[in-house]
Amino acid sequence: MQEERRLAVLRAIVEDYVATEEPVGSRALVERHGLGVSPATVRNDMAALEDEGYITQPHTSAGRVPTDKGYRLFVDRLTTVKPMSTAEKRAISTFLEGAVDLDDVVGRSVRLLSQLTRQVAVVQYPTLSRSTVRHVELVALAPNRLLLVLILSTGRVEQRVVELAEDLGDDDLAALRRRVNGIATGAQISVAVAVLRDLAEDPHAEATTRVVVETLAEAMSDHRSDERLVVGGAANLARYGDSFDSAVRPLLEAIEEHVVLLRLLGEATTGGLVTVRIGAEGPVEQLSSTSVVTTGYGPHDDALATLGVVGPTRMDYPGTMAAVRAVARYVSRILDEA
Amino acid sequence: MQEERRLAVLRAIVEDYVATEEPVGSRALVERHGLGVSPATVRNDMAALEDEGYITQPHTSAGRVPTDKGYRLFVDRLTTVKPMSTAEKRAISTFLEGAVDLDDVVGRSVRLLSQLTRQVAVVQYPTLSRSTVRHVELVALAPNRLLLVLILSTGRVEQRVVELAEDLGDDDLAALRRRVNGIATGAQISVAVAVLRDLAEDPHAEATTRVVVETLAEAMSDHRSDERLVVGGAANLARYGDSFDSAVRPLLEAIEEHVVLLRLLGEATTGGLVTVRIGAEGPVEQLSSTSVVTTGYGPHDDALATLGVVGPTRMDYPGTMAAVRAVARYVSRILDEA
DNA sequence: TCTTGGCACTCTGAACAGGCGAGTGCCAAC
DNA sequence: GTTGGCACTCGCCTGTTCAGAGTGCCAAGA
Repeated sequence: MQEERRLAVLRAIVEDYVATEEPVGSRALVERHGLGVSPATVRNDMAALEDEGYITQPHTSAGRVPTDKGYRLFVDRLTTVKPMSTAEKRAISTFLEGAVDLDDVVGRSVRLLSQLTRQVAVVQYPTLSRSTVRHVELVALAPNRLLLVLILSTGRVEQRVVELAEDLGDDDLAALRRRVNGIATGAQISVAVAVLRDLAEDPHAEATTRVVVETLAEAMSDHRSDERLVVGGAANLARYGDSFDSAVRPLLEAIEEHVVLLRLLGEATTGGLVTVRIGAEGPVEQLSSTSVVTTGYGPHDDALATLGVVGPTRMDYPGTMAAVRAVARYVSRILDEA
Repeated sequence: MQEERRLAVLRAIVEDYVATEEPVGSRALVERHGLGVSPATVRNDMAALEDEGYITQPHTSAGRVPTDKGYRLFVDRLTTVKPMSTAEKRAISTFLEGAVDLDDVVGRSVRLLSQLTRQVAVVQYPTLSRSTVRHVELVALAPNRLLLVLILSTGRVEQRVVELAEDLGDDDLAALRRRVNGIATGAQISVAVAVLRDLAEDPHAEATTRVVVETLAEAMSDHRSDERLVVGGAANLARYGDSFDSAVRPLLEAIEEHVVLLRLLGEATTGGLVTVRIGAEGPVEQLSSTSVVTTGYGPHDDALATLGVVGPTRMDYPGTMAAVRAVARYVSRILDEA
C-alpha cells in the first residue's frame, strides 16, 4: 500500500510538472491532489522514488522533476488512455471528411494532429510497396515523348516523362497501354515491378517497350515516395520558450531532415497500439529531450505508414496518445473508403 | 562629396551590422573599411544620417544600427546584385537538373534556396489559371465509379473520384474520354472551364457526362492549387537565437498559415526583377522585423508564381537577391523544357 | 567650410554581495 | 508507518559597483 501511494505520488508529480513546467514540491503536491497524507510522508516517498531513479531534483532545495524512467513508468503503468469526447470525435471526423485526394487527407491529418496536441505532428505517406496498381496511363506529349501516369490503390499518383528513340503511332501507343495495364493493373507493386523488370531486360522486346517498362518499374520502386512525409505545427515549438538550444534547435533541424524524422517515426505498429519513445530511448541522440508518440495507419488495419507527434519529454502523454490513436483510426477509415 | 561619403558610411554600417549583428561604432568602421577619414568625421556623418532617419542607436553610447529606411536606401542605391560565380551556377543547375516531376522541382528549389541563403525559403506552385490542359484521363474504378486525372502543362496532376448514378460501359467510357479531351486538351484552363461549365449545364446532355464534366471544371478552377506552396529551411530560424519572441515566433506562425505567406509573397514580378520588402513595408504587421525578397518565375518568362526568401531585416540583401534571381531563372528554364 | 584630436559624459553589461523563501533531510514522538 | 518540527541548503532577486565602449561637442587646424 505504500507502494501504491508511491506510484500515486509519481503520477501526481508527472501531472503537476506537465501542467506547470516547474519542479513540484511536497507541499504543493498534497494540496493539489487529495493524497490524504502530510508533506513529510510525501517527502519520504519522494526520497524513495529518487533512489530508484524515477525523479530528480534540478538542484538541492528545488522540487522534483520526473526522469525519463519516471515518464516511462507513468506511461506503462499509470496511464489510462482517455477516450476522446464525442464532440471531439465528431470534430475529427468532419475535419477529415472533406478531403478530396490523398495529399489532402495527409495534409489535413497533420494539421488536425498538431492542433489537437498542440505539438509538432508528422504524417508519413502510405508506403508504395504494399499497395496495388490501379491503372497506368500513357499520354503522348509529342510523337517521341511519353508521359507515364501511375495510379495506385492508395490514391497516390506518380508521373514520369520518357523520351523515345523513335516516334510512336497511336495504334502502337494503344497496344502498349493495353499490354502494360495487362501486366500491372491490379497487381501488388512488388509483383508488378518484378514482372516489368523481366520484360525490360528481355532482349526480344522492342526498345520503346523496354524503356517505358523500365521507367515504370523505376517509378514504382522509387523509394523516394516511401520516404515522403509531411510535418506540421512547427509554430507550437514557439511555446517551448525556454530550452531553446537544447530542444527547439535540434528539432527544427530534424524537421528539415526527413531522413532523421523517418528514423524517429520508426516501424508502424498495428491494432491501435501506440508507441511511445521517451527522451534518449529514441534513435536520435540530439533529440534526447523529446518524446515521440506514434502509431501505424492504413486501410483495413494494414499499417502502411506511421503518423505521430514529436514533443518535449514533458508532455501530456495520455492526451497525446489518445489524439494520435484517434486520428490514425479515422484516417484509416477514410482510406478504407477510397 | 560629403554626400558621397555619407552613403559610403551607411553602406559600411549595413555591411558590418549584417556581418556582426552588433551595433557598429565609428572606430570599428574606419578600421574595417578604408574610409580614409578619422572616427570623429564618421561620427559627424553618422549624426547626419541619424537625423535623416537612416540609422539609430539602440541606446545612448551604443553603436548605430540601420533603420528600415536605411536598408531601403541601401538596397535601392547602394546595391549591385553580385552575379553568382560559375561554380555556384553549375551547382544550382545540376541540383535542379535531376528533378523527376513538378513536385520534385518545387521541392528541390526550396531546399536549394534555403541552403544558398541560409534563410527560410518559400516557393509557390505555378498557378493553374494560365496553364493549359495537357490531357484528361478517365479510369473506371468500378462500373459506377470513375477516377478523373487531369494533367496540366506545368506538370501538375489533379485527381478526383466521381460516383455515377448508372454503370458505364467501356465504349461509353472511351467516347466520353474522347469527347472531354476534344474539349479540354490544349486549351487554356480558363477557356476549358468555361466550355465544360456550359456543357455541364446543358439539359440535353446525359447525366453521367454532366457530372464528370462538372467535376473536371471544379478541379480546374479549384483555387486550392493556386495557393499551394512549399516552405523550407525553418532550421535556419535557429540562427536567430536572440529576438526569439519578436522574430522567430511570428515567423513560425506565418509558416504554418499559408494564407499569410501568400500575402507576404505578393504579386509575381517578371523580367528578372527582384522585389524587396523591408520590415513594416510588408503586409503583415507581426512580421515588421522581417524582410521578404521575391521574384516571379515560370516558363517563357511568364511569371506563373512567386518564389523567394523570408528573413530578418538584417540580412545580406545583395547575396539573397542574387540567389533568388538565379534560382528563379534556372527553375524557369527547367519548366521551359518540360 | 570641412576635418580632426581631445575630453567629459552616458549607458550597458558583467561581477559581486546579501537577504528571502521554497524545499529538503532528518529526527524524535506518536 | 506517519507526522510535526527544525536546521540547512541553494537558487533567485535586488542593489551596487565598475570598466568599457561609444557618443557629442568644442576648439584648433587645413
